[in-house]
Amino acid sequence: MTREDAATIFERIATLLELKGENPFKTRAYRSGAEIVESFSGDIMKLAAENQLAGIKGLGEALRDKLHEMATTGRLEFYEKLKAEFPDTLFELFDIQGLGPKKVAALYGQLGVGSVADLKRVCEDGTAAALSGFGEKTVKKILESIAFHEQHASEFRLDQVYPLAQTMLEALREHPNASRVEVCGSFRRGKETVHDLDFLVATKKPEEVIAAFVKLPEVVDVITQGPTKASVHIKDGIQCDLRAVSSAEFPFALAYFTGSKEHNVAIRGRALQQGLSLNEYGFTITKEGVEAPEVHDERDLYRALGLDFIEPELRENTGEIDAAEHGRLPRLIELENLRGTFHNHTTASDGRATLRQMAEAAHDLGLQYLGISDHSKSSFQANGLDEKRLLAQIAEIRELNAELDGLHLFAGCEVDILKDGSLDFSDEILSQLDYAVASVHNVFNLPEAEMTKRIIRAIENPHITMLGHLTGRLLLQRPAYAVNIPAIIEAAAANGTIIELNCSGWRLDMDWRWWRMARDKGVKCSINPDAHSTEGLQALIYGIKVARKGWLRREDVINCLPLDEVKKALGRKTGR
DNA sequence: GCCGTTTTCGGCCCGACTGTTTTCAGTCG
Repeated sequence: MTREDAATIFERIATLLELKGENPFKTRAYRSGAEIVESFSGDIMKLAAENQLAGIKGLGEALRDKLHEMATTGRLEFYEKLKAEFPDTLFELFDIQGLGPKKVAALYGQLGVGSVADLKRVCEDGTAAALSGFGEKTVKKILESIAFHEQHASEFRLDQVYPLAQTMLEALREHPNASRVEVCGSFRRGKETVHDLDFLVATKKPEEVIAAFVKLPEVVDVITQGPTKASVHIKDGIQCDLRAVSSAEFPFALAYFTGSKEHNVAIRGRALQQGLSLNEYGFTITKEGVEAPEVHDERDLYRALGLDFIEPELRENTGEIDAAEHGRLPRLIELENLRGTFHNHTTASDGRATLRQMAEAAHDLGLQYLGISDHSKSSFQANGLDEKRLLAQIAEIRELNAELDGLHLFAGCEVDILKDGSLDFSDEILSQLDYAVASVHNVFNLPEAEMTKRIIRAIENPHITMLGHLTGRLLLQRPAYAVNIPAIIEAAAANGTIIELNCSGWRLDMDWRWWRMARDKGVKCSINPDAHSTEGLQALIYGIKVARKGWLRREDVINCLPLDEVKKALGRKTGR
């Protein structure tokens, strides 16, 4: 059993105990136990198996014993019994906005609702509205949330599939009969969510590669397996397809299956004008006197159509073909261009790693600087810092900087934008920081005009260096709040306020569809992982994908600047 | 269930908002 499995079990125990109305502090103990297990530095399952867990704060005797049982037997009797009292599908209900343990308990206990399908039925036939504590509005909200989930059924966040895709890609590339392998589709285009993973392989022996593919350790079940194509499910029900083609077909198939559909349609139209018909296998001549171009890779394919190479992230038919024709494609940012990053949390608020651990992790990643920005006091749930604790942290950062070699820490904060657009800290406090990120963390349901005004007020504050996660969306979970994005971009441009590209896999906010506009207005971007642990820094990969998709170049992103220049950039607005 | 003792229980996470109530429970950040 892996630590992730054990953490999930603790988390689920907490949920089930909550449902049963157990002491809330007991459920909290399980929930915090899950966090500890997940973020422990060291092989916690090995220590658990050897009964070596004593002394870890938050893991008392009961949780240690349960971890020992899981580590040695691979299961937990206590959990199995608890779980058997409820249907497996009950956990789905907690994904619905507005449903917590009490409401789920009422639905299950009084109406036998054990799944989202049941929930939909009792909301539609009026029985749910009759329950005490439920009414017309609650039912309406639940149905809206169900519709949102249905709309995104079988979609997955980029960060959910990315590590799996990389592992499977590497495994396929090692196959002796696979000469070229890529993941195509929306994954390759860097979309924030994907439906499935489309692998493509160039091979002379397709059946052998396909046989190896369906036997990869990630594969849970095989849907179809033929001579040139196979489909499988991996964990969480993610579907993966593999198509095998010849080396000659590979560039055509790669372009075809990368899409987007709109991009392909435009490209095929362009080919036709030149007397060439294009499909996933190659060019066919449709006009006399035209010669078939020689194509070994995608670059050749675009060249044959009189175009510069179009990076996969740009293939959305939003102007990239015209730009490629006129040599006006941007040189896109790359991961290697990043020198540092801002917006990261520590144990001072709701992070799981200490200041020093975060600094060391950033240094290990090859970064030259790291911005710390813990929550402010209004984010009570996140253990937000008050003025006193913030000032203490600033001092701690200054001290640590004197000691650190090769990494510079910037003292910042993620200050809450309050309902009226005022900030959680005074200007006097904010002026003592190296930078400040301003974010909305509550009152999401303001009308668009009011929300826009609220955020613009924060943007106009001279001490606010950058704006955090602009729309508050949680991908596949919670829609963005109402906000006028062009107006925000205008205000950011007018005030010299940076906009964050929050690269947490849950957010990827501001969305890629707006970055080109922001860039053209002169707004700078900061690619920020919003890391709550040392591993959280890895999210920078997703930020780079989205930045590229937003047509951003290294010169548009402040954290590509070397240390002395980024210091100037942070101080530009205030003269810090 | 954990912690820290004034060693064997009592305290542990606040505040806004919503929708349901008719004074507040439940959810969320």
